Amino acid sequence: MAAGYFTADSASAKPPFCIVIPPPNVTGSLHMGHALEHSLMDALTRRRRMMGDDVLWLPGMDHAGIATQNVVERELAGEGKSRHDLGREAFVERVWRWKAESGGMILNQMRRLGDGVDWSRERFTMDERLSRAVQTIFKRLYEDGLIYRAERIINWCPRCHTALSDIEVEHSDDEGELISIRYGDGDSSVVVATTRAETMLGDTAVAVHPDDERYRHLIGTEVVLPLTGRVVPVVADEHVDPSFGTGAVKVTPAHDPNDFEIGQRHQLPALIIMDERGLITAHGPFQGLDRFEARPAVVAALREQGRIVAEKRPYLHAVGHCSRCDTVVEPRLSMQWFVKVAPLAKAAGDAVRDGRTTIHPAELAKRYFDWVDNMHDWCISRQLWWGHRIPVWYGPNDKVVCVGPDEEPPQGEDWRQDPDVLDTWFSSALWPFSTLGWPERTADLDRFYPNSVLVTGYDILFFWVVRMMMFGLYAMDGVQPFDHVYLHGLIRDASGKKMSKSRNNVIDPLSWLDRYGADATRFTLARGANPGGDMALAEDWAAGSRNFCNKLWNASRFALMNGASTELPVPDRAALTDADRWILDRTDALVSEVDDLFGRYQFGKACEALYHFTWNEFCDWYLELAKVQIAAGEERAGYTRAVLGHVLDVLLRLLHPVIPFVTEVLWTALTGRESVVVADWPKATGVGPDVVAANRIDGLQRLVTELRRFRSDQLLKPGQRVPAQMSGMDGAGLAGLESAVTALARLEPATESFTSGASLEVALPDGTVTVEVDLSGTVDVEAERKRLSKDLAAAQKELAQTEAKLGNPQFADRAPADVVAKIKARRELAASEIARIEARIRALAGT
RNA sequence: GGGCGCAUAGCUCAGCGGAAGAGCACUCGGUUUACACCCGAGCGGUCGCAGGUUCGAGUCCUGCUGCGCCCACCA
Repeated sequence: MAAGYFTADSASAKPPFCIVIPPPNVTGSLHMGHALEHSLMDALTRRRRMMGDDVLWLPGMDHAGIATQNVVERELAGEGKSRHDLGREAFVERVWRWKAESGGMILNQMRRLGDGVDWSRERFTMDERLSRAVQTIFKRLYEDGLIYRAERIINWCPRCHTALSDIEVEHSDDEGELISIRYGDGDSSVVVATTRAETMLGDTAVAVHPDDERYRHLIGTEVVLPLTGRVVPVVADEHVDPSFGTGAVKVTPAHDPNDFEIGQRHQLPALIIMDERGLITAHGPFQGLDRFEARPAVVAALREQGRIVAEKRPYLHAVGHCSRCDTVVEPRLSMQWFVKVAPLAKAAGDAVRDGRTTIHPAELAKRYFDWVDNMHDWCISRQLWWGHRIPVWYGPNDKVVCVGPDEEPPQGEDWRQDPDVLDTWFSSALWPFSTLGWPERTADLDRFYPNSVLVTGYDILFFWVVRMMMFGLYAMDGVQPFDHVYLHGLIRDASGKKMSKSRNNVIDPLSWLDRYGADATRFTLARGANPGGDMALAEDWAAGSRNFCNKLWNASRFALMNGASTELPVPDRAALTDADRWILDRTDALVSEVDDLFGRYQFGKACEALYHFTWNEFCDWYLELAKVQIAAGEERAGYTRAVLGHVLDVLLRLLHPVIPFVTEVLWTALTGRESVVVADWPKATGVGPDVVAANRIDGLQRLVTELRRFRSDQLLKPGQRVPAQMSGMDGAGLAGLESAVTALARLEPATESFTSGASLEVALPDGTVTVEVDLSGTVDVEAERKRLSKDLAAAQKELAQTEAKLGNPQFADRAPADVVAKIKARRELAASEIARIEARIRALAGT
């Protein structure tokens, strides 16, 4: 394959088509999800290229903040060092070195998969130009008041030592203990319930609902906390649910988001009792204990004082975990940077609502709306070293200066840059335009924004898609980042379980590439893809696809061996046989169907149609019929070669997006042209099907199948030729097809010494064909009788059903005419079938 | 706790108002010169349960049961 087919041309006059790759982590290697996603993107881009578009499929990678930092820190730990031993600058240097040496394995794996991406435009989120995009949009958002710094309760990972956004927290139902503690004494005491007893060290109030009669008398009073002896007020707050627990809540503003808000409303102090590692800092006996050691210690101390009123164990409740390291997340009061999402999310919702961006499948748009309508502000600062450093400098009085890329950072000893970096998703959100050169107005940006389609899994609809929508619309003055969003499903194992290392059910796509090849792997994945639907993958599927590619290979080889060619003109239809006309019409219908299905992202159905046509129509019937035609003289053979060449040419082009390698080899061999990559996508001729030919081939198929069934029932050897005489072919509309039937049913023309051993009648829609065969007394009467009685029962059932339906006066009144006609035809066929079978049974009885 | 989805052949799924389908698996038979990674013939389903709408319901409505998934600051 010559180079350059996959390089986009920003000066091209062709219509642009652009997909940016969802950037895999630089730490990642190819898993089945990638293989699926890439197969689909490649299919889309290859088809559009064949349709005449100037296609850009842009590859790249994500710097993957926490993930990458973790990998390198682990490496350092192996050397007995921490990142602090190196210092920030040296550590970042080390990460870059790691990337150069071990990062980006996935890029080579993409090459093995055969991705037709434009390598000349490969990007990395930490590229200098993409970093400029990050700084530019940060500055713009800040100046528009959409980025702010505030002290808030955020999700904190005590192991990674960084803030996390909501989506980096995964909830699971964990076992805990709900304990009820008595605060205060006597009439003024109150019982609160908690799962995190240690936080009571930071309590600064008790809250009750204002309308709760039980506690009305306590509102405004004070209560003495056990252990610390601190005195805190009892406040009334609407947020408290009187029906939960005791109806009274301990309030820890520094360590619980709800409590923080209650604290704000009542001007309560926020007492921080834990450090960034999760160790207790409050003075006293618990100081220095880890939060999970402090919890039982606090409970024990309370019990000793007789403060524990009740314990409920186990108590299942949702607990947040760090999505990177699974450590239990700690709500923590700290100063962080936030994006004010409400206005951005509103625009993101509107773009989908008014159809500028279409989500496939449409049902998932509902989830998208749910999400954008309920988004919290986005915490974007991370206490890491690997990532885009926040472009903010603090002056002598901590006066904030925001510096965009156009300005030099302020010099002087009194200025220091914010030490934090941005959430990885911040730069990912810019991907659809930062990769094209934004903020500069490059030719690529003009041409390929908005991107045509985004292909990604529905699991990151919220993580990534929403954010790209928000930032794309914001940065590009209201123009959406993509016209279409195609969401594929998740890959599961054969029993429908999620693939995961811990379950040990992961199928490595690389092993499939080795054993079945890229074509089979890709066809398997494309074949299983329906919009939004998950896919259960099993080894058998890959083997089936491999078999299919092999079938295609053999069929093509056979056609070529027999002189199939695209050089020969396909003759006028008048010169063609019914089989030729039929296969040409079927090919035409296939073109329409497959084109339509691809256009609607119905990859699975498109592959199914291609598979069925190739195997069950082209190979099973047309190739067999073509053998007869090629043996029928030079003229017929020439015409047949032309038809074979044409059908195969179209078929290979249709298959190319999902089976790129094999089709390339076969198509160039067939046509002698340079590459199927730049061949034209087939167009349907629009000529309606030849109904007569279609009916004849359908009749032929029924007749041949019936004869084969007869042979099978009679236990005839498949290779054994049986002398036979046919009559009624014209009446059944099968004029001129005797030789085809003879060949396909392995009959042979009767000789002069022909003696009929058995008579077989086959009812077809237009008449009945009778076949007299000479079995020289080998007919298995019992087998035939058995078969006849089975057929008779089926026909009688059919007759009864159709008559019942037709006998219903309401049916005749209300059903459409074509339905009635169809049912009548079925009734006639069933009736004639019954007559035929009964006659045959009588004949058998006579022998 | 809120939302969404799925229950059709042994398995994975398609069909979404007018004769129950495909692939794989299974059974039987095969040296048929493109292909045993193959060929031919078969077996296999009261379409989760209960109601309802309709001349007609896997297909539309309601309820139930069983599974998924997403979201979630009831301590």
